[in-house]
Amino acid sequence: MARYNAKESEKDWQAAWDAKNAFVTPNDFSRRKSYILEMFPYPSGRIHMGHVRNYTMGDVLARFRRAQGFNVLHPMGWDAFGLPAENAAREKGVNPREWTYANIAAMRDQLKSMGLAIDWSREFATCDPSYYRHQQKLFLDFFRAGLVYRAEADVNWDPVDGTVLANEQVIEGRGWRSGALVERRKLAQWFFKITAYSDDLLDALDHMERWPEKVRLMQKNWIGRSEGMRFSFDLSNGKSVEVFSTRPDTLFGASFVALSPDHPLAEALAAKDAKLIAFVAECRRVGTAEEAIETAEKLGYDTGLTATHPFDPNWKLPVYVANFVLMAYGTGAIFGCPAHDQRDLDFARKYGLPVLPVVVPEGTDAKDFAVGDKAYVGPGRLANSRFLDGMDVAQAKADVAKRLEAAGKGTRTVHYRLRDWLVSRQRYWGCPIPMVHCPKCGLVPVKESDLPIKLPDDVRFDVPGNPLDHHPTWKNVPCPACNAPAQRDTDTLDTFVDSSWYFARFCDTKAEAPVSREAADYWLAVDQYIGGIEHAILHLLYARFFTRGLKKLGYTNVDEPFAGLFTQGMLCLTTFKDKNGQWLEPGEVEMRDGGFFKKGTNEIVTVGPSEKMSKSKKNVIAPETIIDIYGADTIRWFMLSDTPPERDIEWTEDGVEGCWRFVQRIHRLVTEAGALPPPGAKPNAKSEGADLGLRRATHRAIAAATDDLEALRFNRAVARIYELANAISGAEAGVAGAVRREALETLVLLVGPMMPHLAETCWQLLGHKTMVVETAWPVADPELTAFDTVNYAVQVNGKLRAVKQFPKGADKETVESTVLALEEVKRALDGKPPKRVIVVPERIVNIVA
RNA sequence: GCGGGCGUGGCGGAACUGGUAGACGCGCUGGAUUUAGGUUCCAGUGACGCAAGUCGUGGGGGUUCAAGUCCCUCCGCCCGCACCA
Repeated sequence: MARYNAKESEKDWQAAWDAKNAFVTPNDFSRRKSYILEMFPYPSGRIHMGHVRNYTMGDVLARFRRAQGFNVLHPMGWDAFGLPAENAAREKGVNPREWTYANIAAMRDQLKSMGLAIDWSREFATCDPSYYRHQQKLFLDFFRAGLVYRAEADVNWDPVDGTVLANEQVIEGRGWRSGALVERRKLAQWFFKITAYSDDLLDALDHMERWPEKVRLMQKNWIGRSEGMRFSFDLSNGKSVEVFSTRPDTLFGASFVALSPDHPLAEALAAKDAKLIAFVAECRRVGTAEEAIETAEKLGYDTGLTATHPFDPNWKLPVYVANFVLMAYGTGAIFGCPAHDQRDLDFARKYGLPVLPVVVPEGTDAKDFAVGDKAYVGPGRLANSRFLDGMDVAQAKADVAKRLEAAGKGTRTVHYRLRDWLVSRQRYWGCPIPMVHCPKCGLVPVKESDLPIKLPDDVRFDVPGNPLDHHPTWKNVPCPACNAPAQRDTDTLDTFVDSSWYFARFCDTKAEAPVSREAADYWLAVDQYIGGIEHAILHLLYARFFTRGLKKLGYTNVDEPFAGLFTQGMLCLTTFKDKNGQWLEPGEVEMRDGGFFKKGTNEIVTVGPSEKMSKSKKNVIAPETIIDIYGADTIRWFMLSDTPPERDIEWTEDGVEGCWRFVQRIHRLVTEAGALPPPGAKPNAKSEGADLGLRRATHRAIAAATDDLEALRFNRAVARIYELANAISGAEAGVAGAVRREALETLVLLVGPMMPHLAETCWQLLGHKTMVVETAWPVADPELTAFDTVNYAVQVNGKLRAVKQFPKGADKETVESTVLALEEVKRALDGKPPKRVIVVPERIVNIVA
């Protein structure tokens, strides 16, 4: 029999599915639904292995749910705005639009070659005016609802990408894309009011059981809620300064007040103090070299001012400007309590300030408690604190709060680390912001009837800066309110806005409104979302915010966009370097005589560690070359096998070969099955012997593989399928044809979501006229998955001595006496009587000697 | 520094609420088929030992009839955040 020709077969089945519109999802709102979504790709031009892994996992789930009878939504689109298109325009002179759509066309073909069960009729790109038109409408809706505002603020400026960035997009002080050190600038920009939902975004995390704990924690830390107090110190110059503290209980341990170098008061003082100007400049210089922060010494400048203790008019504290106080957090000013805060302690030791413990551990006398070079941050009782003495930390906090509030000096507040989402980008290839700046009327929203505000085509990239701003005419428009000459906002929206609601648009891509309420009510939330961990905060937090905004505006009825989230691991591959330390592609390296050489030469190659596939390290394998050689099913199977889906997976040639052999093996099992009864033949309900054995193996495989797929344990489902294949090849020749047919059909159907083309071919070879994609998922017969005999492990003193089979439900006495009579047990007991015999039903017997 | 995760054969990894450690795959060894290579098939494959058996889930200690799994402690690796008051 001929081998399975994956290449031909796969193309044929893809055409056959298309011809039947097999994956076009009807908006039939009466059926039970399942919305499976993978993070949509940026159209860079080629798919990479990460895409293959991501989309394979989603596809398996989509096909599995479909077979189970769900109405499945499994769409695909393109996150198509962004800088690479603009950079390509600058570098190669191409038009960003043409470049993007050409990339989309190429990638669509590549995705289709994977045989994905996607409803392509719902495809869209975020750069389609028919998409961003709705986004502009939503922007205006959000604006009217108070969720969008414009403000001047210190912003993160990426000098390489030439635009501002949101806080989430600054990683270790550098732009997330460019890697350039971010500068601070004061600019008027647009913000989404994500902080309006700080508490809600935080609290909901506790109920999102189907999200990875890790992602929830990262978001929790990012939102960074802390409860404390704001209160004021009166200063010797007649002014006052407000501080924020989570530890007002330690107020009697205070030994200084410190201001951020960026604090307005510090700036005011600096105006009259040359040394302070120099100090502030020094702080800012260190501040930009982010690596230095970790080791940065605590530095302070004594302003000469004093602050009066809120509870003692005679107690004066020195006021410093200190480099470790951040303007961006709290009020930009603190009181320092060295005994109970490490930073304050470091600072106090350096400048010789008092260190007075005011919280001592339970059971310790305050006289015996001293703080060395480690601040005490644990629980305890208040001491050296006048009216607070003897209270625990919580009581003291409450008491201080009550007194400060009563005195009108402070208030309890909750502070968040999360700040509003800055969405203005000084770039061309993004969604234009539908706002007009009128000299008379100020900020005026564009009329909805004028949407979409389209990007102009005739833009120049040969001059630096924002092409929309440079455009000779585009920005000049009459004011929508007064008709006087005015100017459009020339910024575009952060591309993360585009991806913050695309899942809602997929519910009905033809809807006149941005989101069809009826379709959204049916399809949302996404049942299973799959993508990379790199979006743990950025995209996933923005989408959660946006969904709340959509709900507020009445577009949807859900708070959370993604009921289940799965973050897949990355792909890794060995790295190679030549003698000059330059990275080499795997194709440039050959192995011979047990060593690695540059192909065709005797130059020895250095083998590096396996690392995440990346272009810069040249350790990438192009999916299309693998699909070309082995077919899509092989690469799909590889992505699912062995490694749990959340972990990083090592790409190996041997692994792929093994998968390819299994493809052939399944095909062979079917073609060489011999004479089988026709489709529909049922095995004898009272099978026994070898027939029963194979039937049990079949039904156990169904039960186990189904459970594993439900839990996204693809690697285990794969193992179950191998076991079934082994059981089929190992079955005796005499096994009844109907039993063999049942086993083979089951194998094909279980394989179906994972290797869909192979499954269709085999299904046809088994005599079916229908397709696997229209066949229901097999159901395990509980009678056949249960065991009628049980193997007891027999231990003596916890050591395995024998395994003995008993009928299911054998009574303890029988088990015990039979086991004690076993030769192995007698030998191990060596004539001594057992002290105790533990029988765990259906599992184990342990004899204690 | 803080928070989280992980540590099991040569490798990727199984092991449900403590109950036969190593399923399944890769690799490797031997044999059969083949002109040969590949494919395919059969057998084997944690370590030591001829065997009986002993030892084995990062190290040490503990709980238990029984520990990869629970507790304490130490070590190592990975990820996230990072002067957050």
